[in-house]
Amino acid sequence: MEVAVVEGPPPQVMKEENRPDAKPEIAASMVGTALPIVFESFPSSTQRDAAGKKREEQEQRRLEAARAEMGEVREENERLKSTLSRIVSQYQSLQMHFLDVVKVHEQASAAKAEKLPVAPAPAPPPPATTGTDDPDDLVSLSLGTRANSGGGAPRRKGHERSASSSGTADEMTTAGADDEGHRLSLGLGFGRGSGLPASTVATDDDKASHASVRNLSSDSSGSADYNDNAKPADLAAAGTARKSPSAGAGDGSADDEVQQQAKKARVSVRVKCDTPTMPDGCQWRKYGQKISKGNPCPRAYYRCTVAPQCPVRKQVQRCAEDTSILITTYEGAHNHPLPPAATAMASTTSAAAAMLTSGSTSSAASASLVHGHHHPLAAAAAGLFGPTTMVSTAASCPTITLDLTSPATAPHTLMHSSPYGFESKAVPAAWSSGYLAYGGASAGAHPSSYYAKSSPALGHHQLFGGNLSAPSRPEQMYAQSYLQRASSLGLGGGGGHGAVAPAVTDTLAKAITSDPSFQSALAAAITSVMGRGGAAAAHK
DNA sequence: CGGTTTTGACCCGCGC
DNA sequence: GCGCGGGTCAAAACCG
Repeated sequence: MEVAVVEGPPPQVMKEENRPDAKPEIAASMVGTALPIVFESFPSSTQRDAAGKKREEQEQRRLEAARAEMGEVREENERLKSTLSRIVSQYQSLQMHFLDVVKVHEQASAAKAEKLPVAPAPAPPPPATTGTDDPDDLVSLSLGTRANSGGGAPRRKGHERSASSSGTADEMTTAGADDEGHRLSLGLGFGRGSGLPASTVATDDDKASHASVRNLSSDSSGSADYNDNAKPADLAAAGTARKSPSAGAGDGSADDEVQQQAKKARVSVRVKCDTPTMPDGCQWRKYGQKISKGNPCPRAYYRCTVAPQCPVRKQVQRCAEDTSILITTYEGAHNHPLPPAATAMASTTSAAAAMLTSGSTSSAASASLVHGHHHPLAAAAAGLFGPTTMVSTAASCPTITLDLTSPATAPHTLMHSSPYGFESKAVPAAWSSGYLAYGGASAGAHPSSYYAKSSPALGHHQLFGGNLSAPSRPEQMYAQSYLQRASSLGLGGGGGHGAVAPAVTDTLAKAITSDPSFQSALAAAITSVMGRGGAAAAHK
């Protein structure tokens, strides 16, 4: 359906716009051409009379034909209008549905948050803990930029967090030498803080999806526990089921199972990035590092420090096969408002989560999996990631893999398997470049360094800064980016926004034309994200 | 001095 | 039951 929705409007609009103009032109041309002939080609009056009658008859016939044609055009216009209105209404209903779901979910989360804060650590996940029934969900998103370096160096010392003091600055954004490198501004928009729970996307579809989404968005058992307890020890005990099997065992194995499942929901982002970590607009504190098997590159563990008790954690590791690819895996849900830059990624993760949840565990999920899905974002996710993702049940975790690291010219190339053991395909680079803008989380510290770089292949990148000092800007840019793209797609009257490099437009066009679902999904995602952005802005 | 990073140790789940 | 590997802790070091 989405395909029809998105693909339909532009041509329909064109027709509607063109037809009215065409009609008068046709009629005028007929009349205009007919009259001269009448006077120029009839030498005698008698002949002229006879011929005149014929001409009149012919003219009458032509007029009738023209009228008939006009009638047909009108009918077609009406038909197109009705189609368009139907599409619009359908889309609006979907949007409303989505908003309702979001609202309900947020309310539930808020209510839960109010109850939980006081809960003691030892207590197993609260009865209402929604995240406990999450399956092992792993959504992987890959965002490509150009690979500047093959350096696998896990981190730089000290310098990289020089700008972290500037509020939302991410410690990973400011490596001195890396300032020259591209930066992706990604924000995990889970939870009420972001205004857009990834979970909400799919929560209404089915229980399975509900469960998986919940964990991603607002509360997993781990999240709840983390929220409840400020103490690290408690966090450790409550945050992960593994630590205190006995704690949850009181009520039975079911809870344990749920708990274990809950803690595994993740969103993984793969991106070509030469910085130690990917700037996503949040503040992170590193709390551990490990050399994982099968990958010489160490895996770093970060904890969100935007809020003292934020349960969100992320793992950062470079791909063993291509050290320029950074794999960032997010886990948990933010329990605080996110900076604008951090919300940027919300749509991506939401869509991915939606896709994951809607697609359950099918490995072929991709586009077909989500097509026809009820939820707009789910559909969006399907469309967006469909061609570029793989969902598999491998390792007991349904996984969605999206790879945006490939060049724009190769929209659908196969990807190697990731450290997580799931395969992925390449997504049109245009998407990565457009959906996720370049930007530095610590723009305040290094303003210039975050705005300059553009991919050779694409020529232009939108970016949204990550600093709190200019909250509105990233949002605006983000929205702008969408509008621009939308306009380039004929999806909206996006004129007047900054220039989008032709290369981007071309790439987008190619990507879209090559994959209709992509187009439809983009439209859905744009709308959802835009709405969300507004909501986020409202929060400010 | 406060916050962050580093890094070895510890805990736990899982497979054999 | 044991070993392996992943994830986390926490003290020390580091940095602005």
